[in-house]
Amino acid sequence: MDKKDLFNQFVAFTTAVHQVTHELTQNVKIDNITPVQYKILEYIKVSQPVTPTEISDCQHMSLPNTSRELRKLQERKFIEKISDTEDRRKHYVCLTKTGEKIMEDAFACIEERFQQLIQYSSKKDLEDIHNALNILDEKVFNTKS
Amino acid sequence: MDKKDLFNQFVAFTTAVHQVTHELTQNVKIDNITPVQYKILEYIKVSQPVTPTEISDCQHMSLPNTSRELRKLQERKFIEKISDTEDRRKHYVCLTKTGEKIMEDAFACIEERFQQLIQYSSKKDLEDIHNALNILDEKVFNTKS
DNA sequence: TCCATTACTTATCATTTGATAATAAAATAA
DNA sequence: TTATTTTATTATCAAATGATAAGTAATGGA
Repeated sequence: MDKKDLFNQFVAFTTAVHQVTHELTQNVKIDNITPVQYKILEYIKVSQPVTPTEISDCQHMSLPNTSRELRKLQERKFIEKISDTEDRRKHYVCLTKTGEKIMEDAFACIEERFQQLIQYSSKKDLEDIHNALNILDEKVFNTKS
Repeated sequence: MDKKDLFNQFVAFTTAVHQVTHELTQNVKIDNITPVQYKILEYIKVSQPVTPTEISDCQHMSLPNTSRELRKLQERKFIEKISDTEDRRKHYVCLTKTGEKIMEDAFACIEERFQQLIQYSSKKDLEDIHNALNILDEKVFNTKS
């Protein structure tokens, strides 16, 4: 296994992943929500409660810009902020009922397309996919260094 | 293998892929180039020659906006356009010597970080990664429907 | 107590990106 | 030939995003 070849394969693979991700998410259409705002909601959905600082770090955006987008999302009642009782500088961000609803719809929409993608896969195929995901996750993509 | 579980695993996996992709590319710093322009150059690099229409389709941007960014890249002598001798409406976009140079540097930088990522992988690990990439590519990400 | 640090916010400005209308030139179909 | 379609461009405007300065409030250490 030549490491150079593996790199080329890796590049082609990540390109394909980005392509498929785009296809799966492209028909998720939340009214008047920007891509950055959607990304933030998605992150909150899977990681809540989170602080603005955590969002800022994970989404690679400055804290002031994060704060601005969170304010917009809060104004639209998609999220709410609760201050920490221990450290009152900290705020915990959560989805509201409305926010949960739209994100569940969004995920349902994505899952539907995903299920289409694997609709003709055999039981063995699904096992193979599962194992392959595990291997890559463990050996390449989740090496918390 | 529950398909719902597989979806959840898939979501976590694609998130990790995006995260790692970001880490690998973040220190590629080409002077005064915007993210969109970099994406275009990357696409040209691996697919040249390409037409503006193809770039427009693959990068999910309108033809006018594609044209604008290509003009900027051409002004900076990173790309050049050659019109088709058969169909003179068509233009083929290629990297110039300068363009090739900066993209080779960019890829070298990414590859260096990738090699760090797998530096402690055994021969068997590399084989496993290679096989896993193949399986996912074949069974999930390259189902040209 | 005083000072430095942390978490977050507000405000502002520049740049990037997206959307759309209008145009031109070449190819193709009627 | 004329009309239609395709490919690409230019121009313009709006919106999204990024960068930075300044400020507030709470915390924690000296």
